[in-house]
Amino acid sequence: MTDRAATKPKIPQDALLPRNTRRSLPIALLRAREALMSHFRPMLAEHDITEQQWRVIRILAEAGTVDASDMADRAFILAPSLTRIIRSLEERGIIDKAKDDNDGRRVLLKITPAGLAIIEEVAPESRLIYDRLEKRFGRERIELLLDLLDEVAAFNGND
Amino acid sequence: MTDRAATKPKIPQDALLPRNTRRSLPIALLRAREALMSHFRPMLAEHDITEQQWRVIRILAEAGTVDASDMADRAFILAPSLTRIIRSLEERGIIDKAKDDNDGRRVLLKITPAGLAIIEEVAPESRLIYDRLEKRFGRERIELLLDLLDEVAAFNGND
DNA sequence: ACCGTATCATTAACATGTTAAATAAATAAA
DNA sequence: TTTATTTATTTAACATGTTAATGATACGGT
Repeated sequence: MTDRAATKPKIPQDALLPRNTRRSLPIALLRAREALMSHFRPMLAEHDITEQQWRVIRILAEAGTVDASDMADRAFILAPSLTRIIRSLEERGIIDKAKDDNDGRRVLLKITPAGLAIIEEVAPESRLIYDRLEKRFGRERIELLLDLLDEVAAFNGND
Repeated sequence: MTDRAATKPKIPQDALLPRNTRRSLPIALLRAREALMSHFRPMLAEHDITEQQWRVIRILAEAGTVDASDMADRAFILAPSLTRIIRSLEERGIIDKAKDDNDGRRVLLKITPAGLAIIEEVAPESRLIYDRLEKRFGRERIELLLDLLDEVAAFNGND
């Protein structure tokens, strides 16, 4: 791009190096994700909600009462992060937290009316962005991408 | 999966909600990425290298001297994160840092022999994992996936 | 009932993500 | 040349990612 391009590769472009960064799957996944989230984040920021917090309250709106482990699975958030997110959302009155009577270890989560209000404000705009994406790529290509991603997600390395 | 499934959805499954979490593109991208990185992280951890640090030294091995802005673009790391990573890698003698004589604002990065040593130890194992992935999915499907991801990365939401 | 073990949630410690603001150097404009 | 504006990097502040350790509860076998 610019004339300050890199100089003097330290290693010949041979088999020793990992594949070129430009076609690196992990980085490509990052870039694609960021391209999407850059559209959603500003909209969530207006409600002082992070992307992860949005995932949590959205799942609660979808599913009703969910315990923390279940939430961690669905929202793909690690337990320590979820602990902090739950604390923050509860302090702000966006979700309710209660101990499971049948299993004292579990924490049950539920969205509050205030949380629902956020959902109702954000969801239409969110849907608009997805619709634009779908119109641009076509439903089938998105489904194809989702299928490929699911396959990669199932990759466990044991040939 | 379990019998502690969620109960009492708070919102009817209608048009108000965003699309179901199970087919959410951002989360699918996260899951796929994590499935890959879970194989690489332990291997990097043995050298006390994070995934992002690996990206930095790998790019330096590929390209020689690179300035910080260029690195941020290539490794897809935000400037503030890169500042911390550079500091850490330099303190550990894995990279060298120097001011650009032609532009006092720029920071030039270069890998050290110690850094190259890490590359040489990690690269073969890294390549092995990629080869397994390629054997599992086939080169064409991976290329297809990369192409789709590039397209999503180019999505700007306008029109 | 007791013990050992497994599971769930939290805490701790450190690295990175994210946005905004500050600093410093280069560049354009007056 | 002096000023104003851009550009590159850093700092700050807070949220999350990541791994390991801890505390608490549940559960199995004895």
